[in-house]
Amino acid sequence: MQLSMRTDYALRALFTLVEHRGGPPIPILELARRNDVPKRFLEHIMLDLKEKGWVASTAGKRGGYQLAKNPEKITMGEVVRHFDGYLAPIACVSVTDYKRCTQETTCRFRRVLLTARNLVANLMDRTTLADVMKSPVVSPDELRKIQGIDGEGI
Amino acid sequence: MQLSMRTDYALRALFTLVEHRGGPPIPILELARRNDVPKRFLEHIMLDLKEKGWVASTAGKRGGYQLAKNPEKITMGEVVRHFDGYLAPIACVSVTDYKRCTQETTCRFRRVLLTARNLVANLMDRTTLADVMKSPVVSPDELRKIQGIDGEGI
DNA sequence: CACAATGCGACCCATCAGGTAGTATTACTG
DNA sequence: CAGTAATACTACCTGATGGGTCGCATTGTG
Repeated sequence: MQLSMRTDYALRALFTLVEHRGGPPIPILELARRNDVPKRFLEHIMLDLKEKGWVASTAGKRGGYQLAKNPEKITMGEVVRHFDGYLAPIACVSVTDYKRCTQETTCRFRRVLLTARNLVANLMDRTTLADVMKSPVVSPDELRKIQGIDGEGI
Repeated sequence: MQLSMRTDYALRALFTLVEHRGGPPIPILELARRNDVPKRFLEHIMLDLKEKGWVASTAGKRGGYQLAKNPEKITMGEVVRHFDGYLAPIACVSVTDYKRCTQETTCRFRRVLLTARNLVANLMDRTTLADVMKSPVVSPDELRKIQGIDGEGI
């Protein structure tokens, strides 16, 4: 489930729009600057988000982008799937974009990958943009703690 | 955590070796045929596995590959990390191969990605090749069931 | 009309996964 | 000791894809 830059950038922009919901349209240039995304590249991504109905654009002076859908109605899973295809670690255990594999009848590790897929999918499909918006930012040393835990015993 | 083909192939070969542990060496050709992997490509992968100390090779006639380490001492996490770098969906929440991101102080969705990383990492780091070997193969309609569940409510 | 924004197709470029080839080396076997 | 079946190793090829840029058309506002 490695996120592509596209997905990363899309999420950055989306959350900026979620944050400024109700306000005036935000131009791409602003979105790009704020989120450290190449403007030209972001154009394509925004277009994509628009087609999906997640954002709306207004052209011309004072134009820009706005969120077009209730952030409680957009899940992380949907966004990631739209850009990256699926959440599963391998296509043969994907539910939404399943692809058959020749080894299925004998493959041993397919089960653990399926489990991984389920863990991630359940999380991502339950989590809406609104949920994410409410959750606190990861603190600088939070990772260090995990590093410690992971090191021992697990 | 999209698995690369390399990792997939490596796992296929590894589990064949786990299965035939204690027996005579299995030549690459055999490993390739059995697991539907291009032989020439598998060579590279086996070499890599050997460097890692997971398998041992014997050259010459009647040669081939054997598992070189107790399958209870090799985790899925190790294997995947070796080939794909990290288990996290994004480098800024990777524990083993962390890379800084400019947006960390403000990024909203970093937390949910960290959660996903933890779910997957905990699973993969606890699961050894021996564990996987013991688990039953995924049945044909198991996925369909999940499809049903995922469709409703989640 | 000028200006400020998006829309959009075309294109570029580096990287990498996947795969191929050739030759050297090793070791068993008759 | 020759033959042969295997790995060892280095180098290379190729197509897809991801990331990113460009130019120009279009739309809307003051």
